Amino acid sequence: MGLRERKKAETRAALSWAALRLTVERGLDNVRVEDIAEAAGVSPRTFNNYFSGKGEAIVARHLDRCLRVADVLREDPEEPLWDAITRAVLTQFAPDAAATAHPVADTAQWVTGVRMMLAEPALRGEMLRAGAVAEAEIAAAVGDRTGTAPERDLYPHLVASAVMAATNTAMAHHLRSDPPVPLGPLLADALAQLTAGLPAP
Amino acid sequence: MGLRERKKAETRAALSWAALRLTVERGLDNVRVEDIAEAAGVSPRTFNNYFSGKGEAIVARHLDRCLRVADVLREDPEEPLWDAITRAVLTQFAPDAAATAHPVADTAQWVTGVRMMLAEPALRGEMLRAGAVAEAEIAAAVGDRTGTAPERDLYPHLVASAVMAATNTAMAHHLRSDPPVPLGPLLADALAQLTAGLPAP
DNA sequence: ACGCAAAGATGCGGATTCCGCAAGATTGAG
DNA sequence: CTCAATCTTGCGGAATCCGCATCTTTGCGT
Repeated sequence: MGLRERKKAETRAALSWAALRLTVERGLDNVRVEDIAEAAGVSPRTFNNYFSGKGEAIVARHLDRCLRVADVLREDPEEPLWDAITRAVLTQFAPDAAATAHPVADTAQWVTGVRMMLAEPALRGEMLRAGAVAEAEIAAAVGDRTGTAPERDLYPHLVASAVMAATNTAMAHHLRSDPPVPLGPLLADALAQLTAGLPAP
Repeated sequence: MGLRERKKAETRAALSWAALRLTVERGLDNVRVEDIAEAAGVSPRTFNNYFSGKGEAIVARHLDRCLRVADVLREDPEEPLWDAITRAVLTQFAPDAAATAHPVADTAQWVTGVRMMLAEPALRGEMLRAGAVAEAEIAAAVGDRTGTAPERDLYPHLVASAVMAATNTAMAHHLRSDPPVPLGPLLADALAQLTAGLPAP
């Protein structure tokens, strides 16, 4: 990767991280595009060369994680489908390696801010939209594994959307819970129930 | 219901229908709030008293249908959970009673327009957000039936999000297919596979 | 090492959207 | 019949998003 692409990736990362941090700190309505651009060290106009709006910038990291799930699903075609799915999801969402790169001073305050952020309807929509984009990739990967065609068969899309639904539900429960329930077991539990057919308890 | 509430409901319906029709006909970017308001016979400012934006108006009917699924789920607590769910979803989405109220001249062109509309990322997000709003209601209804608490248990949210995922997937497949596959069987199939645990084919 | 073509960053201006506020009109209850 | 609550509307401002023109930076061939 040349200097050009690296700088572009850095700018994108700086913008999305700044957007996320400022939104968690102040709330969506108290962050202007101008603020995000300033925090990332670029002009406001440049922000719109990378993202169409605040929302897209904020969920960019979530989108990346979801897309990497599809990548992991393409790695070992021999592994049973749901084993691979569980492994892929846990890898991307459980330890949250991304958070390690941006340590947060006050964890409690951060969690509160994230809750506020996801209470915003616009952000929820943006988040789900990102999941839908990734869903197409996941469906393609599932199609490759199972010999089904996403254009013709319902199965791969159904699996992909169910996986994203389970992931979203587990994350929502993680954020709702107090004291917080670890995300990893929640994700594993949700996917296990899904493969068991969601029988009435 | 008094005159006041009826007129309000009528204005809301007129606005959402106008928003949907104009968007399907011209594409999202070629419809301004002003146009929608004019088609509904109110001032542009009034539009914003009902909806926060074009997207919310357009998906208002979808949201209503999803919310009615939750209502149906509260009707007969004796029926097995998944039977009730399947019945509720098919009732609201299969025959599309809402479309009967607004007959479309050129069906083929309408379908094309709807495809274009849902290709718009912003609309996809809005649609999913509406589904998420309804999800809370559905989760509550499932919680009542199964004796689980949405605040404490993963199960009701998991079922609700899985149902919405299956519904969305079936609708997407219906719109993708050519010649069109009837929506009813697709919905039934998707929900059946979900209860079967999505085994690899 | 040099210079050129491609790609990105920036500033400006316009169109649009969304919301708060205040005034006028309509409805429903007493 | 009267009045308070509610709804509608116009105005104005803040913010967003995008096209266009210009300037700077990067990558590559010579």
